[in-house]
Amino acid sequence: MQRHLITSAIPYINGIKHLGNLIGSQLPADLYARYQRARGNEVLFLCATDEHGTPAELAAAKAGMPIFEYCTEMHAIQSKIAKGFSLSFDHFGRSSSQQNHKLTQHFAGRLADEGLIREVVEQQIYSNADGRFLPDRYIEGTCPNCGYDKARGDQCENCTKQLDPTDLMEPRSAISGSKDLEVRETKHLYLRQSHLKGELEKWIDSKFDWPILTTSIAKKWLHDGDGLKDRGITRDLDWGIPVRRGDTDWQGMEGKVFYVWFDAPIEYIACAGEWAEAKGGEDWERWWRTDKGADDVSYTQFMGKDNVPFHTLSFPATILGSNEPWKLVDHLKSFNYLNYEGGQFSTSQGRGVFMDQALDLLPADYWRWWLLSNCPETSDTEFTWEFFQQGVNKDLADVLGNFASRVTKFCRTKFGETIPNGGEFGEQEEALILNLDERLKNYTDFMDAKEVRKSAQELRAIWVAGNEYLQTAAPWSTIKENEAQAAMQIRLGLNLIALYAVLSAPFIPDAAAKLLEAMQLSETTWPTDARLAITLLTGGHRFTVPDNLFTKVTDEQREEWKAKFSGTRD
RNA sequence: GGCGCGGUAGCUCAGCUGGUUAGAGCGAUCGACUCAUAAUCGAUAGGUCGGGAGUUCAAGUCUCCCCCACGCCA
Repeated sequence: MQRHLITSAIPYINGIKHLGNLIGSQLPADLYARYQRARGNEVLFLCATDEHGTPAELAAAKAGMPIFEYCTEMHAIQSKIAKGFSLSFDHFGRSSSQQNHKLTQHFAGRLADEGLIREVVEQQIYSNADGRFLPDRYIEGTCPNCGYDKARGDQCENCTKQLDPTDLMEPRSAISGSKDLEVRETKHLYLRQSHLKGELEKWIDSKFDWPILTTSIAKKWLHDGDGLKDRGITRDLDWGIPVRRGDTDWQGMEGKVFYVWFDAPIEYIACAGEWAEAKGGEDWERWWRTDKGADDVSYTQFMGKDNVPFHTLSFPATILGSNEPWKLVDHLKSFNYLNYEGGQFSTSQGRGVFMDQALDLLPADYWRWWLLSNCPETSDTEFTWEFFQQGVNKDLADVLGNFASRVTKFCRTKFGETIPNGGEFGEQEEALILNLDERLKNYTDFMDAKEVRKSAQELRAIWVAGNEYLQTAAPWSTIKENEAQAAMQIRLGLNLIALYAVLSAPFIPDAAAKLLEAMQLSETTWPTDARLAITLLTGGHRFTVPDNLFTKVTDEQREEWKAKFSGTRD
């Protein structure tokens, strides 16, 4: 039995994510986790909320809530929505957990012991009115280049010029609007990633089976300019993991916290600890420590392309630098962006469809199928309501749903709700078996390779094969002259429904469960032999006719939704 | 401006280490069937594989230049 550790990029806490975020990591990760479980492998599938940093603080302030309370509430909301999409996390953790505090401080201590931390004194803008240091992007002022009066300290959105906060004319705090700002000296810790460049490069070069997107982004950062830059891993904030060197205080770093991008990936590990605590009695180190049983674990990370640098360089630098036997990622699957009706999805601008809204419109399986079968695997792809309607109606309602419907209803009418006996396989059935055997192999190969779109294509082809068979076998004709043959044909059709339920479960788990229930099957195994799979249910087995599996998206709905989501979310 | 990823049938995309008449799904057209959610199945559709040059017996598939879209960074 194989062991698979699977993590999805952890979503930021300050709000509900949109469909682009969903397909960029959580959904494909769930597909893979469900598939590996179905194959009988041992799986630990982890995700969490990324809770630290200034945006969370500001969102909490806007909501008028204490930060921890705010995060707790948002975590509960995201958790509920994840369940709504049938995301099968073994644990949905929080980067603010005690486990992550401890581990993050541990890693920082180890890195310091290895001589990979240096202290840097730098100049930062301090706002007296806000009583805090301000990150560059939270300083606003007039752009010295174009005169735009809402330029940010890192960049002017109007003329796109890159700025330094001190370049701004009449700078003010973006939080309070106060102009009572001053430049102060402050000390920070830098991770000397540059020392690990060779080791990182060697490691990345050994990953010939990663997507081009992944390695090209990693290499770009490795060789950009003077090469991999050292990175500040601390911030002057209240909300975060206090800077400590393992179990001890860090001289001169009092009141500072680790940078969110330092502690967030460590949460992948900490989350396993949270899982063990929640489960009770589980040993999480056998998933993460190669000296404690994780040697045979295959670790796959899923993420959008914007996260690739942190997962190929920053986080591995933390792990390699610690000089401890932590598991490094084996497979890193990255995704491009999903666009929305000709533009981008945008959390900050509220553009597109958000996860909670999507579930208000249709059950999760519709979204899962369309998003996965059209996922931005090799390039950006586009969500439009027309594409969506066309895709789910054709694939789910017409090809799969209608198949289940025509087979079960025909049988009920002619033979009753019991699988009929009689008849033997002939040429058509043998041809179908050959076809299915080949497609089964393709499907599992694609799933193993995490080829999402191709897997979906192959699965759909398997659904089509059923309709194709039925059309040529035509039990509605054969029954007029040879009832036994018709019985055999429809028995085969009913078996196909059961087969489809098992194969489709990773993509559309809820519909698959309904099909299994209708076929009155409680236990399933992954099919590897088509002949066995389509002779599983024998004469005399009871079944029920399921309600229509998928109702179609009507033109009226499409137009209504298109109009409803044309603006922005408040 | 630098870098990255792409530019293949109306649309969305497959085409690995170069090799028979360039493929799939959707849409469209025509036909078949009537069990089924007016669903299904079959056939057809002729796209100078962004443009140009080169390497080769042979190039969407390699090299160079250019154009276009998108993204990242400065």
